[in-house]
Amino acid sequence: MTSASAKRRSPGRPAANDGGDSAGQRTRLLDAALARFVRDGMTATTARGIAEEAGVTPALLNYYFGGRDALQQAVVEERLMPVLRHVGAQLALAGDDPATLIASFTSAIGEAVAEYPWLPTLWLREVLLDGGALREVFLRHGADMLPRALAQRFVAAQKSGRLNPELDPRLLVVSLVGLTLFPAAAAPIWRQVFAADDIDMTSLQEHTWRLLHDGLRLEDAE
Amino acid sequence: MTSASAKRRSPGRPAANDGGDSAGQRTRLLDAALARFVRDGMTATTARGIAEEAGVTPALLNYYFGGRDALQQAVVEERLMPVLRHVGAQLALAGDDPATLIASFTSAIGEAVAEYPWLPTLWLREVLLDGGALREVFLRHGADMLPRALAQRFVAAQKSGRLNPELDPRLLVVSLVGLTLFPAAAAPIWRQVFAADDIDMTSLQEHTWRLLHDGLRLEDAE
DNA sequence: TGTACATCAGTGAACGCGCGTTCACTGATGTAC
DNA sequence: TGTACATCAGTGAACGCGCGTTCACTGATGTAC
Repeated sequence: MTSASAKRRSPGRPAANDGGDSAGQRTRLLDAALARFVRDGMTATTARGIAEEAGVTPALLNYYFGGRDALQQAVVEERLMPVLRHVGAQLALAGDDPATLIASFTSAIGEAVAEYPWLPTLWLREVLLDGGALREVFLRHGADMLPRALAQRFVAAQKSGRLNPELDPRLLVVSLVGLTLFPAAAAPIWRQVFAADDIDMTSLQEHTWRLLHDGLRLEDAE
Repeated sequence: MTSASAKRRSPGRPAANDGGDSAGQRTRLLDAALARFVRDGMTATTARGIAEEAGVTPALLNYYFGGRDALQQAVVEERLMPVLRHVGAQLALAGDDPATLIASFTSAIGEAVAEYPWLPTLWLREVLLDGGALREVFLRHGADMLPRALAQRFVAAQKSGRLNPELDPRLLVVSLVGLTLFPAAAAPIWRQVFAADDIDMTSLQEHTWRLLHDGLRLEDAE
């Protein structure tokens, strides 16, 4: 009976002093939904599962949000979008120098992942992968702020000779995402495959920076 | 009535000359399941949806495979694993030279993706992402053949001075996947974001090779 | 070459189950007098 | 300071629906004589 989820609520309106969950059931439901979305994918997550995760009746989900779809929308608006806007704002602050810009991007992603560990998985599954539930949302409210803004500044950097002109600036954005968000999302499996408990996110960032900066340094470079 | 899926089968055993689908309903079900798995994810795909995709009664799925789970297993065994084994074999054939090895890897992935466009999406969603349905299968039957084999040869290449010794060989495998499979899986969205119909998979491969080989070539390189 | 029959390749209707949602209700809380 | 009552924060049982699976069946095919 010590567990918070094990206590069965008595019928009727709960007493005001109900164990300090004054943060509200709405917040609890949002967090529970996010957790399940990350674990099982948005399409595969059931309303009853979210309610169970939150330790709450499925009816409460409809009481606060009106339905499963509306809850999903609220998670996007109140959990995902703020993080995107924050990363976009950090990027906008970075200078025009490509070295600073790329460092800003990787560290902004790194900080976001450290604070919101659910970000890379949700991002890959629901935005980037075919059939993702958030693709439309991103195309409307994130594409200008992040990938297109980055690519444009790479173009400028190439014009002023500060960035390898042989690289496609658009594909460079894709490469950067593949070297930052993707490894973060896949961390559990590569840690397991390589028994790599010694590698933390900082050494991952350093590795990535060295690879980007120096390349592979193959012996027989032409 | 020209569409193959629109014709309604008459009851009883079908005539032998039934429109050239002698390839068999089993194969048709495997293909339909794979298509839905890629589109919606394995967990979110219903048996009835697979049957609909195949233009067949849901009961047939149980007739041939015994159940939805067994069909899923058959898709993995008869569709996914052969591709993995093929890529693994190509990699085993490549020499020890890291330039050749990495070129073999990227071209093996490129060819596999060209022949089996469903590969990157299925791979990312079901193997690499947290909660993927195929993670266990891969850890048992693919991890030695592919990522661990690659990492070991990078270690050897670094010992003989043919590869940048500052790169973590295990993370280099992760980086390579992030630069090949990930961009392939995300192709639909970055094509749309950048209106990049001009970029085909060949130019993607060239971009990636240049990035790996030369790095970013920033002006203020130390 | 006929014919009887076992087998084979499915179908269609029905099953129990978990899903998302609704609705009448409960009992604590806030407010008016 | 009491008291009556509206409101608020939920609950529990029930709804129709789509799910995966089962099972009796159908009619073409293959085989034995």
